[in-house]
Amino acid sequence: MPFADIIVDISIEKLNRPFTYEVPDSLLDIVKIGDQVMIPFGRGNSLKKGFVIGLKEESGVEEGIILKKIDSILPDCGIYGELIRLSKFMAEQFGGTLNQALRTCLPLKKPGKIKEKEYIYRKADDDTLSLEIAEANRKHAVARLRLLEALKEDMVIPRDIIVKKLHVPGDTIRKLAEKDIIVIDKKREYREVLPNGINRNTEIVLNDSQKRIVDSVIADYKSGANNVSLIKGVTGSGKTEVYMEIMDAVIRDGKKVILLIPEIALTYQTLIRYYRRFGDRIAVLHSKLSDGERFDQISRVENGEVDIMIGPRSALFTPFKDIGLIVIDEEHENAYKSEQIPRYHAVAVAKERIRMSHGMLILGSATPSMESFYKAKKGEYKLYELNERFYKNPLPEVHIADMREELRKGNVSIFSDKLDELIKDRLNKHEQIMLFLNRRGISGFVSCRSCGYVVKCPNCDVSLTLHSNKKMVCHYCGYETPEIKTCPSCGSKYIAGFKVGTEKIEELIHKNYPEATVLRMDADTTKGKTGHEDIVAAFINKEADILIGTQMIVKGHDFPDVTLVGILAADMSLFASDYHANENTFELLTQAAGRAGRGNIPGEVVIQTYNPENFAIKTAASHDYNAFYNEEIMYRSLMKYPPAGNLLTIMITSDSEEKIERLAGDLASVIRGASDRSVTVLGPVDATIKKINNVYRKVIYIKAKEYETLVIWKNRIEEYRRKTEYRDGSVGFDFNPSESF
DNA sequence: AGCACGCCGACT
DNA sequence: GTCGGCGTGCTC
Repeated sequence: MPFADIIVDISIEKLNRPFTYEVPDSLLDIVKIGDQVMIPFGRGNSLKKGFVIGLKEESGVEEGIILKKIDSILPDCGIYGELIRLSKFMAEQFGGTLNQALRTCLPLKKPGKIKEKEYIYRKADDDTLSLEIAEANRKHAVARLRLLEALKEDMVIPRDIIVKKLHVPGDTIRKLAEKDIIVIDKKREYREVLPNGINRNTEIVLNDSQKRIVDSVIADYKSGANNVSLIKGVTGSGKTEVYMEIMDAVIRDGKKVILLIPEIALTYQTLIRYYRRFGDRIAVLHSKLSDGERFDQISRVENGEVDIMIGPRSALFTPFKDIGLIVIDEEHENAYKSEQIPRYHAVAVAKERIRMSHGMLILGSATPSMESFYKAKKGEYKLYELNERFYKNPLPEVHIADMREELRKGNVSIFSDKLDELIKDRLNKHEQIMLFLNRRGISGFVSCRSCGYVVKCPNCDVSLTLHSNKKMVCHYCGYETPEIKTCPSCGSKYIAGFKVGTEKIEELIHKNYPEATVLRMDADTTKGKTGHEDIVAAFINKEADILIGTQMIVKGHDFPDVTLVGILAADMSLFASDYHANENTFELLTQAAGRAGRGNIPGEVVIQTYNPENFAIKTAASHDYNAFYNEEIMYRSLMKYPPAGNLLTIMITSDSEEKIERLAGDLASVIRGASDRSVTVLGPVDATIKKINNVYRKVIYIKAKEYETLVIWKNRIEEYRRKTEYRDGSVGFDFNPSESF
């Protein structure tokens, strides 16, 4: 391969494209993709660092451009080479350009300011110091005396302590340095983002089922298995302790660990647990870090000061050289799917990273995703279960409140009689209450308040979405029908889009239970760096009786004194118009229910629904994951939805309505014309949001049994686009989307 | 980001 | 005339 594509200094936006270089004879068959090389660059031909991102037989550049030669290969660029290979994998598997993938994997490290702190080191020996002290005494040099006395105690003192606390002028410090009594030295200081002053506690006692998992996974690790394990453990069963024990073994083997946690659960509480066990050998990434803090966390990794990186999905790209283990906690969370190009799923990327570094992957969840459980059942993953809560406290008792019945009884409020009764009871007993408003999928599905009927697409078995043009549309197949005014099932006129906000609920609580104190957690009240944590802390401190909130209150927080959880609109997520609706609902209800009664007092849960017979709701109420899975997998298999099949969404965007009709229509017929029986092509149809910022959006779906078939199709479409007028039409891909478009 | 080219003002 | 200001644009 005599030619190489090389990317120069990635952090510069305009240079974020490959340049072709000639490989000199001396380096032929030596340069590899991912190698770091020196190349002559620019008019001055100054030597610059670059990364080889591809090798090719033909140069492929236009006539007249004279190619330069690679100067040399830099030794062991190790980790960044690995991340470049990972970028290639991501662009290939999830769509988008290599540059977009590189930008994801090698987050442009803005050369952040290196923060330094000055320290005063004592240089003189004890005798000299005593002489100096005596002299300072004689001269009544009080500031100098304070400093010297302090140095008798400590060999090293930070300069700011000396200046601020001991009130020693800079002058005095300088003079002592000149006399060789002290040395002033600068030391790199990392911005503090981890808990501080936490007691270390490495003693963990595992129960038998935990021990069994730990032993088995460690045995796999020792045998170099390079496999995936799925730990299905009910809330409170002690998955974290299992992770920690395995992580510890991997670290003691000299390897590194990445722990992924959904951003929303990445709280101080969580970090403290890991800090107790592993001390400052951990680093953290999350979206609320400043650029400087982020820079320091990555620097610590590069300097080998870290064994464990904890963070959201982007922590997958931590520049560790020798990853032994990746743990993905709450593996079912949608947050693990990126909504930006490349639209990667963390689990797929983690698998590739452990394949490259011969590590292993652990997925953990109380409610595993259909995808993971399916693979575990097929034997692709090793399955472990923790079915008992660690402290053997019972699962909460769940009541289903049929809101159709409430309406019939004349209760038009949003609280069922059962919930009302239990709220009063808990307020009397001074126990805490959480009210969870399920707002997921609030895209205007149409439901009947009288009988619970929901308008669905006759072809696709997803609910129709009410568009502003008064039509109900299926955006899987494009079926549409005028908005209805009466329920086709029971004739009631109480049929409409369902909408309630958290503020509204807070208002109703104040009205119905004037004595109750309320905290509300939603996008409005959690603005700012600590907004979220502040509310959590306040509720834990029992500053309020009731916490109202959306998704964020049921994910990853322990509120030990909550004995009642009310789920106000369990149906909301049920009719989001995509095939994950049941899965998301089951998972949310199970999570929410798991918040009740984790302390010594058993909890109760009220699920309010218009669809009490829905299996996702029923199985969540009976804590029966397997029953849910068995029913849901039948539906997925029937409809060839993931995990039984794979789905590729092709999104076409254009600024002209006339043009998008033509582009999308043509593309769909080209795909249909070239397709065979291995794929099903649906569409084109308008996206859920037909127009964003005056850009029109249409989607085409391709279903296939194998993921790789869809990758081939993605490449074909890319190819077609390059060769034709589609160059100016914009086409994007999403594999097994977590949301509908 | 560098570095060169380029097209205007004040200087030996 | 030309030295140098930094505005613009390109880098295989």
